[in-house]
Amino acid sequence: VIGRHLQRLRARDEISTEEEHAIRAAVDRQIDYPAGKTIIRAGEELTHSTILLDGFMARYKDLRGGERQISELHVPGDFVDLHGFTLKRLDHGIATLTACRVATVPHERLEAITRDHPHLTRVYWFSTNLDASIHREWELSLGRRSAAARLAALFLEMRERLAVVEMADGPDYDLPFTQATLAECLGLTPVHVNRTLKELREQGLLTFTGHRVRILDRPGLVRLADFDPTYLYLERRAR
Amino acid sequence: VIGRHLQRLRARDEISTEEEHAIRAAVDRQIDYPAGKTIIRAGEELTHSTILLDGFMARYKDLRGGERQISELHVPGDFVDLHGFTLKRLDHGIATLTACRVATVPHERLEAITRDHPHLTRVYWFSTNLDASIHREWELSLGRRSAAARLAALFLEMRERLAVVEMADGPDYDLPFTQATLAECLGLTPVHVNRTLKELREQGLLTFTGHRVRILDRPGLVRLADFDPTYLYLERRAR
DNA sequence: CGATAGCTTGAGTAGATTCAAACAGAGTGG
DNA sequence: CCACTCTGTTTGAATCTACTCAAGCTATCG
Repeated sequence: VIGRHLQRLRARDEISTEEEHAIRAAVDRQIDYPAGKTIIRAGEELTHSTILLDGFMARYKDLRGGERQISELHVPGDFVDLHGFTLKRLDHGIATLTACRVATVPHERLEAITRDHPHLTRVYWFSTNLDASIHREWELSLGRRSAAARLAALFLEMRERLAVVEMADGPDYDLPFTQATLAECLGLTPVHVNRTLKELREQGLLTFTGHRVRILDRPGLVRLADFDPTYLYLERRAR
Repeated sequence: VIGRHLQRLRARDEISTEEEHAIRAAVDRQIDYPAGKTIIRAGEELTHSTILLDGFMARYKDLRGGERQISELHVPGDFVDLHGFTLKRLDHGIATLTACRVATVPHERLEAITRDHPHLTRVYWFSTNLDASIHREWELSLGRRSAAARLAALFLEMRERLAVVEMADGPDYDLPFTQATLAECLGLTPVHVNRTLKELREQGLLTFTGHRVRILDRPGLVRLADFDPTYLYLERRAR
C-alpha cells in the first residue's frame, strides 16, 4: 500500500530494507475520504500523521472574507501532515480535492523512529524541508509571476511530482481539479484562470480539458515560467 | 553569543542545560558580513549551517527578468539555513539586509546531534517547520491580501518575532529596511509600497520612518490583515 | 427533463504598475 | 564648507493586469 510513498522517498535518498520495514511497521490503519472534505482543521490537536495513498489533497488557509489560498498540493505518496509531528497543531487546514485513500501513522511511532533511526529521521526531516521549498517556489509565483507564468509553473511542477510516482504518461497527466481550485492555488479568480488557460491553449503551449493536462510545448512553458525544477530536489543523494 | 538563539528555542520548547551544552559545542566560529551581501548562493554545496546572531537577513529567489521575491526574513536568533543540513544545496539565495554577525555550525556536528539528542533533533526539525509555516502565511498574503493588508501582516509578524528576542519596545521596533526591500517581500513595487505606507499613516494605523516601525493601532491592523499569530507557534509546549 | 456544477464570454472597474521627475538626507572630495 | 553624488523617498499621469458582476453555455446526474 505504501509503494508510492517509498518511490517518493527513494527518488531522493536511499532507503534500506530495514528502514522500509520500520516505515511499514509505523503505519496504523487505512481510511477513505470523499472528495471535498476537510480532514484536518486548522488548530486541531494531532496524534498521528497521514500518508496520501491515492487521490489529491490540498493545504489551505482562509481569510475572514472567505478568500482561500491553497499553500500546497499533495499527490499520492506524499506525507501530507508530517510537519504535524513536530508542530502538534497545524496552522492550516487539509482537504481532499478528490476521493482519497490515506494511511495513518501514530506520532509515538514517529517518535520511536527519531530514537532508533537517525538516517530515516533525516529523510523525513528532508521531506518537510522539501515542502518548504515548494512553498518558496509558490511565493515566487504568487509574488512575481504573471497569471500565465503561474499556471505554467504549476502544471510543470505537477508533472514532475506525478512522474516520480509514475502517474504521468510522458508529457501528459490527469489532474482532476476545477479551474476554481487552480485559482485558489495561484491567487487568481476562477474567471481569470479561465481566460489565461485559453491564452495558453491558443499559443499552443498546453491544454487542460476534462481534468487532463496535455503539455504541448514544454520548452515554451519553461521559458514562460522561468521554471527551474531544482527546487524539487529530484536528484538521488548519496547516503 | 548564542543567547538569542536559545531565547528563540525556549519560546517554543524546553531546552535542558545538557542540550544547551550540545548546542554551544556545535557552534564553530563567528563571521561578520557587511550589508547587502549574498552569503549563500542558490545551488551551492553546503557543509555548515548559520545562526544569525545580529542583524537582518533574507532568503530570496530571482526570476530571469531580475524580479526578486523574498521568501522569508530572518531576525537575530534564527537558524537561517538549518534546512540546508538535510537539503545539502539550497533552492534560494541568502543575503544580509544589514551588517550581520553569524555563527556557523558544521553539518557533521548537527548529524551528531541527530544521533545523540532525539529531543533536540525534534526541536530543530520543529524550527524548520516553523519556517515553512511562515512561508504559508506569506503565500496567503501574496495570494489573497491587499497591499495594505500585506504590509500590516508583515509589520505585525516582525513585531512578534522581534519581541521573542527582546528587540521590540512595546509596540515599536527598529526595522532597518528600505521600502524596496518591503516591496520584495510583499510582491509589490517600491512605488506602491510607498503609497500604501502613506495610506496606513493617514489612517493612523502605523508609521514607518527612519527604519523604525511605530504601531499606533494594533487592533486596527489586526482587523485589516486578519492577522492570527498562531502560525508563529509562540506557546511553549510541554516536553 | 430540470437542477446543478463548472466553464465561457462580455463589459466596466479597481488595484497595482510603469515611467518620469522632483525631493531629502548622508557621505565625499575639492 | 560647499558642490556633488548616491541612495532612498515621494508624487503625478497614463497604462495594464486582473477583478467584479453578469449572463449564457455545457455536461452530468438523479
